[in-house]
Amino acid sequence: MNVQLHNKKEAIFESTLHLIYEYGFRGTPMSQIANHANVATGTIYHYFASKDELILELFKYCREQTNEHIFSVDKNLPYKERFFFIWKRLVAYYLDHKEIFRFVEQFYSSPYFAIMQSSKDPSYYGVDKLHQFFEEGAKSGIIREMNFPTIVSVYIGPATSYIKNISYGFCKMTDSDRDNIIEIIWNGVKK
Amino acid sequence: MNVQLHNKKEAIFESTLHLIYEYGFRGTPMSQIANHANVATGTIYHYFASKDELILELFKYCREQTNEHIFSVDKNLPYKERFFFIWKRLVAYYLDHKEIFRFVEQFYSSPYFAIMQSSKDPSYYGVDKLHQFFEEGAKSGIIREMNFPTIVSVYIGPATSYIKNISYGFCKMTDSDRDNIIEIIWNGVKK
Amino acid sequence: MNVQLHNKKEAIFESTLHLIYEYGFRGTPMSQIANHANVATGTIYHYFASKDELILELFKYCREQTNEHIFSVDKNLPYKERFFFIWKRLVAYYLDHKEIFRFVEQFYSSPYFAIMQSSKDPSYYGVDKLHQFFEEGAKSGIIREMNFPTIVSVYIGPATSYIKNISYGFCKMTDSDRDNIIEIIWNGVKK
Amino acid sequence: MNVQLHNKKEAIFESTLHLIYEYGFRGTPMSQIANHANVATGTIYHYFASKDELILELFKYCREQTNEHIFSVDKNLPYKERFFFIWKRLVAYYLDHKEIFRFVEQFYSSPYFAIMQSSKDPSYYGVDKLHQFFEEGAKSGIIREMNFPTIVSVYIGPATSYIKNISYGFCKMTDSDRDNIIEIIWNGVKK
DNA sequence: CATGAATGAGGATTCATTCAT
DNA sequence: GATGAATGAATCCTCATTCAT
Repeated sequence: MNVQLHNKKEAIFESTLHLIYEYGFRGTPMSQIANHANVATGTIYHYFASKDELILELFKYCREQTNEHIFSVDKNLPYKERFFFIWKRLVAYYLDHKEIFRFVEQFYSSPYFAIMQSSKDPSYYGVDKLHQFFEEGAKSGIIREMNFPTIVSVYIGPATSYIKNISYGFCKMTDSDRDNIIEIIWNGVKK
Repeated sequence: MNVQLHNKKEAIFESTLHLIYEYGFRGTPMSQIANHANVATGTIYHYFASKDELILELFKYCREQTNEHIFSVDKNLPYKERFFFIWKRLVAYYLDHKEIFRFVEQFYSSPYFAIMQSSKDPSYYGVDKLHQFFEEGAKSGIIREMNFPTIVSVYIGPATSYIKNISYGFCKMTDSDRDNIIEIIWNGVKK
Repeated sequence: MNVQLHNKKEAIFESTLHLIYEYGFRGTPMSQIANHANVATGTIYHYFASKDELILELFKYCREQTNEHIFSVDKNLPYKERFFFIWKRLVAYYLDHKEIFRFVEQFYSSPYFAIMQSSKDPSYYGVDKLHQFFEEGAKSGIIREMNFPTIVSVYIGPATSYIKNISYGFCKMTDSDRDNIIEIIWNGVKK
Repeated sequence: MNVQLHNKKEAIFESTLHLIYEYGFRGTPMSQIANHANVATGTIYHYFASKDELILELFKYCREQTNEHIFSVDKNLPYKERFFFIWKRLVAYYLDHKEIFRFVEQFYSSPYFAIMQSSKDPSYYGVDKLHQFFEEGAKSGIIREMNFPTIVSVYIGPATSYIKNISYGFCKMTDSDRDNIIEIIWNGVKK
């Protein structure tokens, strides 16, 4: 019974993700979400108080899914290799899950993000993980000393930018481009 | 009278920008745009055929405004200095015009972007300029040889990422952080 | 088990009464009634075929409760005393059971009343009692000869009007006001 | 143009009145109100912010209409005649405007009344008029000294009760019944 | 050119009711 | 009997767009 429940919520999540990918926030009414998830409109409201809450919870769901995947890295590897590994993993994950990427991007640049911030739910698991990871590198003298927003901008910024370039059709993903970018980043931040 | 016209169009643009900054795409009806611009609803439809067209034209307007500002650089300066100058200019411009930055971000991650792409209007003035600029650097052997999406990701990605960090309140803008980031980028791409 | 049944039905009645008092007909969904009565939504439908039936039966329940209380009067008392006694009893009862008063008022001024009338359920115990009571007074020459609607309007009208004044917060109940009103009525109808 | 406006608002009022009379608060959706008033749904929202506001304004409208009619009495008539005249006028008005009567009754016994009270709009023109009228009678020694809620209950209570009896079909209106009631009231309160 | 009242299709949400467990 | 998840028709309300003035 619990499985059933879980399934329905997830069906709604996947449906929302799919439709927002295709039609954007504005273009995905609850009725369509319900249709595509094979549930009745009212059923959505059994699981989520409102469309806003659905979106907010979906965002958390996406972040969890993403983080779970990204940080599964062998901690015994040398720092540099992990630096490359995590980054490639992120790129690969978003390219494999374009719906999640697009949704998260839309979320960040929408007023929803402000709503979420004001609701003080500091489940920034991924952020903490990244924080530790960069501190480790700085302390061991492998990468420069930088504050968090700086290194995040340099590490994540090119990744999302690259993915957008691909998903907008400006270029195809190639291993050599991808490898180039992370190498450039590494060159920039290594000591 | 032409001035009048121009003024009204711009008033509508500014109003739209302001409201979208505050309430997002979903939260800014035409009626509000009209109110805030001190014109009647119907008036908007003299200047724009539809809301979509308004948004699309506003996007072009923003890009023009931005590009005009960014690329006003003395071509006699050494390449490295221009590399730094343009980037800082971009960051400064978006921080001074948060409404434009937010709008453009929202636009890119919305279905509007697809509409624009399909309308084959290759007024990529800014993109062309950037293209030339990077080619110049590569040909003179100052920076690595990279294809356009690669270098764009590395050059622009951290900038937008940094601005987002600031505009979301994760950090304050400081000259040293900003300078750090562009230096890291330079280290990464220089030969 | 019969007690159990009775209890559950009554819990639903009381819950309905309470919620309608607070939020009105429009504002009390079945789900809330169920919540507040500590039963499942479906359970209500074991006892009542529909919301309409619940309301209709609740009305009967209220009328029974009320009449039972009002007419418990010593028949050996002089007529005038009974005339005063019953009236005061009515006022006291409604002031002690504001939820019932409010519900009955809402019921009368809603289309439910028409439904009830068309369902030809002449369980007008209270009405019959009143009828007899007034006929007795008229036949013994103590009060004027009046047809039933007339005397009912004069006897009941001021009572409900007074209770409304109190329940709307226009005045506090005082013994002297109450006694005044029934005395005025008596002056009006006595021979 | 002002007339047009006024007409449309009034058309909505009349439509609402009619439908609520027939189907009650619960049974009259905005769409029906629009249909019956020959306007689009959206038009209603041009004049009223919400259904609640429509109901609230309609109540004021009804009260104004009613008061305007009731108190048009020759002030030179003897007090007793005015006492009878106003009361009969009230009864006649409500019998001629059953829709208003029913609506007002529903309004009073619904949560709307509480909303209105909390909005502190003391436009109790009618109440003031009544107040003065009763004070005049008491001061001239024609009727007993009673506080306002008392005399209101005795004067208005039987009227609404009688009208309800008629409108529920319990009796037909007859001049003799009507005259009887106001005479009984007069007997009760005269000195 | 400018206005803003009017439109009505479309979207979020509610809630009486059902039914499998 | 009792449960409460699921349903989907019905409702309130929004908003892009039109058009008479």
